[in-house]
Amino acid sequence: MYADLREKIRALLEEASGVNVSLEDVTDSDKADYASAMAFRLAAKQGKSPVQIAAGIASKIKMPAEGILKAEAVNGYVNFFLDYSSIVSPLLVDVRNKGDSYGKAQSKGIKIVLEHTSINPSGPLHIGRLRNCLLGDCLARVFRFSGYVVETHYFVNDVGKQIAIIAQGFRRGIEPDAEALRNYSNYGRKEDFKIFFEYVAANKKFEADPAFASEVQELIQKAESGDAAALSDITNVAARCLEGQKEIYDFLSVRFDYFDYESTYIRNGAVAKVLDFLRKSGCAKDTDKGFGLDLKEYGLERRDSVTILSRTDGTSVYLSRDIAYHLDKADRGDVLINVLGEDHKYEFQELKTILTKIYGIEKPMEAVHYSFVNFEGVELSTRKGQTAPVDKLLDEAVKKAEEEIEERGIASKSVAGVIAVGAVKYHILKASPSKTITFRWQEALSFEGDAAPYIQYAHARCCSIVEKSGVNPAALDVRGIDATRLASEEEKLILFFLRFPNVLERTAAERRPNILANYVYELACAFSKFYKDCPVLSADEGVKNRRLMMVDATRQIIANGLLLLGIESPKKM
RNA sequence: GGGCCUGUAGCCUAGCCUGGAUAGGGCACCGGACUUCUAAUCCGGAGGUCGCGGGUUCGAAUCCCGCCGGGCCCGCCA
Repeated sequence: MYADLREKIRALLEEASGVNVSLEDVTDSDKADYASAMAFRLAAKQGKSPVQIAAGIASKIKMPAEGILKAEAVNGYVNFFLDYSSIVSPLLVDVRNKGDSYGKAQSKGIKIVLEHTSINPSGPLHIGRLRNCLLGDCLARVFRFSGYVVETHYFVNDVGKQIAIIAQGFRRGIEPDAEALRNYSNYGRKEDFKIFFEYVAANKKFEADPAFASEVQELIQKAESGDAAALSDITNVAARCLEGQKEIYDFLSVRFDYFDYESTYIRNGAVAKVLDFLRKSGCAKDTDKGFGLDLKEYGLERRDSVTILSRTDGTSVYLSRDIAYHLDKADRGDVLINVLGEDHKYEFQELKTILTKIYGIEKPMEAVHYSFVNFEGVELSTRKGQTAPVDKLLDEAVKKAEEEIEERGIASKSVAGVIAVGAVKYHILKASPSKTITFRWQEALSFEGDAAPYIQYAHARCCSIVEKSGVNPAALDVRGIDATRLASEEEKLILFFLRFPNVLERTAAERRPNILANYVYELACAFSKFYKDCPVLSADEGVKNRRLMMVDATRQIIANGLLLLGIESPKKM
């Protein structure tokens, strides 16, 4: 079989060398299809040169083996060359049969509770937090494909101080901020923007007017002590804002299985229970800063205070509600994963410590952290009514996509959204999560080179070739394909097909969508070169059939890969 | 003061976990390829002290230590 070729090579190396060989010793190579540098490691131990050792190993490998044509020693490496003629047919048939499921792993019987996005309901989704949303959505897709059961959760902070400030602003009839209103007049109909305009105004008042500030504090106190009207004034602000935000999630095709509300944990007494438990357990105590706990013994030390759970007026802070929330989530699955900005690393450590050390929860809890998104040259300030709404980014992207489509006259304008969303998503996801992104409009809206439209374009070309052939690849008899003498561009494509499952494994294991993004781009590059050098429709029947199936496999794998990134693949563009 | 992340051509970036064969790409720049499956493409050129210094190693972008630059955190915000 063609599957597990690396494992086969590993076994061959082990047999020939008589020492243990790990899968990591078998790597991709630009000098061969696969290669091993194991001889270098043995050299010191055996007191011989790597060149000698590699030659010795290569000579003992019985060739050809199933799927492998030859092994040869070069400069201390053992290089392997695949027997493409034996691999091509079964591989292409497998990709064809599995279709949308090519690369999908078997069920692992593990349920992941994945929380992501969870932005404050105080304004439109910001481009910086879009990174959270896209990472979370992609990971959910990849985890599901990797055999996990995944439940996505979104925690709505509908009782926080910021929301209370907005609510009190409405109560007092404060006018929305004029500058914010002017900046985003196009979006004035959206509830999340309306809330943002009010937030800017109310926040200024909050900072400048102590009387207003104490009204906000009172409102929170009332809400938490069971005043239903006060609580619903606050949660209504959040609910309205969320409605506006949901339009963007829909446009991005980001779905959440559950929206969970902080107010739920106030109303059902779960937060009070948390505070009560931590008080009785003796871990937490009252200080002049508020009621909190000292996590020094776990290596978590605040600068000059303890970790606060509730304010001196008795109202809860976010952490207490988050503890209640995570206790709830822990009952729902086997592994808890949160996508969080790097600015939340410390708080997550505190949360995790409380849950695992004090509550004794044994389920794995982890955070996928990502770095900030900077904006070139732009001063963003809530005070000045400025933000960086994803709405605007997507509108610009759609506009540009429509212009490109019109110029080409091939696709209908209805695919502009797919191209625009793809470009934006890919631009964010291709960066390694730990790296800071500097956002530049020009780059985010680039449709050339290392960008989603390039990949989508390769996919559209695949579709076009298949369509023009008049052949249904699904009905093509593989006995009619010529599996001999593949062009080097074809061999490269085959290698990419083989690697896809392994790429998904790594993406899931490392929680890094950029690994997958990179692969799909490289596959599209390999296809573009194939497209240039390997005619399909004008080739002899046997070669034509083979290439047709390769084109169809490329189409399928690009589509699968892009979909896992949350990006659709248009048939024409 | 303490902790975490990061530094690869003018700009952006892969590779770093698990050390190996001339450090892959993209943008921009210069030159070339559309009567031939979509030129959102392809080919060629130019562009690099892999932040700096030490160490480990037969071999370091990759591992270790130190330094320098950038970001983030240590809040009765979330």
